[in-house]
Amino acid sequence: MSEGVEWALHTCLNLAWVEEDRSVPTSTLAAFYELPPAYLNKQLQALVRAGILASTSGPRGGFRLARDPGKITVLDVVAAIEGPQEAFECAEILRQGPGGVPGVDYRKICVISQTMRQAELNWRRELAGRTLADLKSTVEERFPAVPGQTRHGLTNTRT
Amino acid sequence: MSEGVEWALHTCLNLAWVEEDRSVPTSTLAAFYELPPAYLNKQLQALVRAGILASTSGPRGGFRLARDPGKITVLDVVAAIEGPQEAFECAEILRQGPGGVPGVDYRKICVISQTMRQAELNWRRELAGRTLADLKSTVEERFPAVPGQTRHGLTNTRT
DNA sequence: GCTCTGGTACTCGGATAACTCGTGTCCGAGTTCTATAGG
DNA sequence: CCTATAGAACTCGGACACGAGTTATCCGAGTACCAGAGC
Repeated sequence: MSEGVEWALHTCLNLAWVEEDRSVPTSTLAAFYELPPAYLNKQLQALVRAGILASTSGPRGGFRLARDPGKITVLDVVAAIEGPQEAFECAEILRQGPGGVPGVDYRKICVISQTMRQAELNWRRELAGRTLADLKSTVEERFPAVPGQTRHGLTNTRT
Repeated sequence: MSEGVEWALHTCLNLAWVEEDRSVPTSTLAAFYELPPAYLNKQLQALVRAGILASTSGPRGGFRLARDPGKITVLDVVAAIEGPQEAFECAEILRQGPGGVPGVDYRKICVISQTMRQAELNWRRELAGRTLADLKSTVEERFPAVPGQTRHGLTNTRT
């Protein structure tokens, strides 16, 4: 899995702590974790295309969450970076086998495909059940200092 | 995820239907699904290194299951091909952040890492709960003709 | 007829290329702010 | 003093290189079988 997923998740969570109308530029977001700014920008573009973030050009521009943190799931962010296709892509090799029939959808018949699909479905279901708001409240409970530090680090117009 | 996983799973399941002492060469296994023989051989080597398959050189040689199908889980096969590392590899970018402390293991502290790890753990747990014997019996129940076809296709010394 | 031996054919195993995709970077399009000149 | 305007600075967005991992292939090492010669 791409490491951009980790960057995207942390960045979205950080954005959940700044004022809703305020945008944060890529340079600031990247400096927060010492990430390569241009590449992080590329990842954030994908989040914009997925409708998770909204972007603004020009001075005072940057990125902000496109909707309420409670309406953004972890799966949304992962799918935006990794793409919609599932990890185990069944190539239906059974079709080439002895009992292969052209008209059959082996993704639904094949027991192996079913097993892998079911496991991945549960994985997605778990990630779809966790929203940014959940992560936010959990962190605030365990590390009360983090929200203030984050907001300060992202809104301070820096050197 | 590598498509070699699909090949390995189908091949292992097929090997579960041939007599236990009989070995099947790569050429026969590859011809069964019209796969590239040399590349399939490479994947099977990984299964041998993982202790899932056993190999024999020379005439009448080939591959066979190294242990009982009930003792081989789907996760074993997946891990043998994909490697032991997990999909979401936490790079601990929090360490580079404002509140970063060198001695802390952020893989255990970070809420995002915990979430991703938990989801993936469930995924592994599900795959670890399915053995080749389970798949075998399910297929035999739904498609009674498959075992005979498979055994015949793999044990027939052909052109 | 039995046994030993050399050869042959067959199979795995690792070393070797081609290619796709993830990683990283750069410059242009668009927007806002500001300073200045004019009324 | 107020306003319009031209310039400049800042930011996103997509286009352009680089490298690692996957995909694919080939040839050598090792082994079992077989044929033939000797006893």
